[in-house]
Amino acid sequence: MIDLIFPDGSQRQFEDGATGRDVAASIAKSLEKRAVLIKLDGQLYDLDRALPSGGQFEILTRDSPEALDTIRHDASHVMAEAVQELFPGTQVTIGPAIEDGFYYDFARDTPFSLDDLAKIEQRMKEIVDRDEKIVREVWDRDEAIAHFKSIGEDYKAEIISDLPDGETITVYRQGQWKDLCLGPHLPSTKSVGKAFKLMKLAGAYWRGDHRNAQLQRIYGTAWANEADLEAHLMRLEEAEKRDHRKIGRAMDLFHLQEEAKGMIFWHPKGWTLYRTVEAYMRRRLEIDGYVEVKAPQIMDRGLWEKSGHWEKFGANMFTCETTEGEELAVKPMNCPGHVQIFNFGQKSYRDLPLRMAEFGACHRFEPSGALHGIMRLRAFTQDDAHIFCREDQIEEETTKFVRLLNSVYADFGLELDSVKLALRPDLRAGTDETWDIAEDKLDRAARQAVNMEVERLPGEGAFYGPKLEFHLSDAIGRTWQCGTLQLDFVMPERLDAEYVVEDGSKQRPVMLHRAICGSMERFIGVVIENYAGAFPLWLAPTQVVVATITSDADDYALKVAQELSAAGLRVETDLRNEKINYKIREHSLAKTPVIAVVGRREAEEGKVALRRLGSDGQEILTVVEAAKRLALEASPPDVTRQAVLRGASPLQGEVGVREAG
RNA sequence: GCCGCUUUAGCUCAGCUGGUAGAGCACCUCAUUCGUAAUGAGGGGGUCACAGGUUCGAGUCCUGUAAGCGGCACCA
Repeated sequence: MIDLIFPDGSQRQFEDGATGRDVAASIAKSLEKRAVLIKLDGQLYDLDRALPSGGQFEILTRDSPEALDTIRHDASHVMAEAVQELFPGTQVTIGPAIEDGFYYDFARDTPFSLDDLAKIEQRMKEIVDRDEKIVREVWDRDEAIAHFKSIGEDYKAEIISDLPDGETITVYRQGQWKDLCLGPHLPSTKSVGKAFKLMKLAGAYWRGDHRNAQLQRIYGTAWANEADLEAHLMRLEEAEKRDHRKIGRAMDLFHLQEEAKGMIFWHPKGWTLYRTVEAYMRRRLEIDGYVEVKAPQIMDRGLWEKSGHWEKFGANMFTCETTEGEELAVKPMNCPGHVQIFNFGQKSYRDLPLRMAEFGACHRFEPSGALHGIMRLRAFTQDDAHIFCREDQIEEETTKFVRLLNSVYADFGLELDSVKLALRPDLRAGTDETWDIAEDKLDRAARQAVNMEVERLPGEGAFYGPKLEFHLSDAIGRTWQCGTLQLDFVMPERLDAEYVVEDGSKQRPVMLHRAICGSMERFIGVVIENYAGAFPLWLAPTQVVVATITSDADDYALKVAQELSAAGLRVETDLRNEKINYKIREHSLAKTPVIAVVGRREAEEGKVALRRLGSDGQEILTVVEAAKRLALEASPPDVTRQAVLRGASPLQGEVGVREAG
C-alpha cells in the first residue's frame, strides 16, 4: 500500500501499482478528465504511470503553471513527429522546453524554409486533433541502441550510448512515433492544445560544440491557452518597438556603418546621453573612493605577453606593426595598464584598498556573428576599475561594490535580476591551488554581499580568475549581463605588483576587476530600451523645446530658451512657421520631456506654458519659476540625494541658477 | 566564424510569372501667423548593397562578396 498526502493535508491509502489517474478518478470523474500530470514529493510524473511511492501528492491540470513546461516539451515532440511525417529521412536529436516555448534540433541535409514552418505547424495541429495517447515504455539499453540505429537515428543512438550504465532507458510513444525521453509527458497529444506558434529557424551545433555538425533548430512558443499566446506575441511586438537600434535611428542618437563594423558613430544627441551617463558614473565612483586614471590605448607586445593576454586572449586582439619593427596591441582590457600605474613608485599597505577607475576604451576582435547593435561591439568603453587590496579586504570591497551597483541600477529604473558565479575555464592562467582559493573567496564574498541565490557557471570564468556576473532586468522583464566583479590573484603575480607591509616586507595585492555598466555602450542600449526612448528629464538629450505659436513670439522664445539654458537645461527652440499642433505632435513623437509653448500672451506676461510628455495638460509659470523648477527636476538622482543629505537645494554648487532679469 | 533569412529614395515599405522604378513620411520652394498630437499647393531625390553571369532585355533568374537580422558558438 502507498500513503498519499493531499494538498489539504488529508491522507489516503492506495493499492501498490495505482496510477495518478486512479487517484484522480477516486476523487472525481471530472478531475480525472482534467488531470494531465501528478506531482509527488515535488517531482512531476506521468498521469498513467504507476506511483513509485507514497508522499506529498498533487494532481495537476492543464491550467496549472507547473504543467506549462510539460505542454512545451510535448509541443516539441509533436513538432518532431510532424517534421518526420512531412520530411522523411530527417533525424531527431533533442527538443527541450525553454523559456516561453520549446525547440527541437533536427539533422537534415536540405534546410527548412519559412514556408515549411507553416506546413509543420499545420501538421502539428492535425496531430493534436488525432488525440494520440502518449505512452511511456522502459527499454533495454542495447535494444534501444539497436532500434534507433536500425531506423537511421544515429544521434539518438549516440545519446543512449552516452547515458550512464544502469540508467533507465525510457521511450515515449505517441501514435506511430517514438522518441527517447526522460519524460514526463501529458497523457495525449490533445492535451498539448493549439496555443503554439513556430517562430524561427536557426542553426545550432550538436551538443553545443562548434566542432560538431550543425543541426537545424526550429523554435516555437507554446502556452496553456490562446489568450496567453496572444499576450506573449504582444510582448514581443512591444519589445521590438523598444529596440535600441530602432530608437537610436529614430531619435538620431548614433549609427553604425560597414566601414567600421562593431563600432559606433555617436551623433550629438546620443553623445549627450552618453556624457550624461558617464558624468553620473564619475560622480558615483568619486564618492565611493575611486581615483580615475587613463592608460595608453596601444602597448607593446611584450607587456601583453607578460600579462598572459597575448597567449590566452591573442585571437581577440587587434595588433599592428610599426615601420620600425615594433609589434603593438590595442588594449582589449584595462588591467595591465592599471597595474603599471600601481607599480609606478612604491605602494604601502596604507594605500590599500586602492580603487583605480578608468572609462577604458577597449577593442576586441569579436566574431562577426556576435555583433549586435550597440550591445555587442568591437570597440566599447568599460566603466572599469581595479581594486588593489589585501585578501582580507575582499569581502568588504565586494559588499561595497554590490551596494553601489544596486544603487546605480535603481537610478536608471533597472533592477538586479540575478547573480552568477563563473568558475575556472579550460584556458586559464594560474595554478589549480590559486583557483581553489580564488573561487572559494569569491563565493564567500558573494554570499555575504548578495541578497539572493548565486547560480554557479562552471567553465565560464575569465582566464585570470573567477567572475561574478550581475544580470539586470529592464522594464519589460528582459535580462542583460552588465555588471561584473572578478577576483584575480594571477595578474598581480605576472606583472609584479607589490606593496610594503608593516614590517617592511613586500606583499602581492589581490586585484578585483569590476564594472557596473559593463560597457557604457551596452548599458546605454539597455537604458534606451528600458525607457523606450522616453527618458527621465535628467537623461533626455533635449530636455525642453521652446515652441512658438506665432512669429510675434520669436524674440521672447529666444529669451526664454536663454534663461532655461542658463539654468543648466538642454534647450532647443522651434520657431518654424508651423501650427502649434504640428509642433506639439512632432516633439511629442521625438519624446521631448517638456515643451514650453510661448505665444503673444506669454510674451506679454513673461510666462511659459509647460506641457509634459504623456500629458495634455499645461502649467503656466513665470520664466524664473519654470527655470527653477525644471532645473530642480533635471538634477540627476545622485545629485538630488547628496543635496538632501546636505540639507541644501540640489541646485547649489551643481548647476548654476541665475535669477532671470 | 557556422546555419538560415534580408538588402529598392534620408526613414518605413510596394514592385505578379524578366520589358527599363512607385507610395507614405521626411526634405526643398511658395502661400498660410493659425493657442496644445499632422495647413495647403508645388518640387527635387534611386548606377534597386557590390561584382560577375544567363538573356534581345535583369530590381526581378544564377554564382560570388559584403553588411544587417534571427539563432548557434564566443562574450562586457
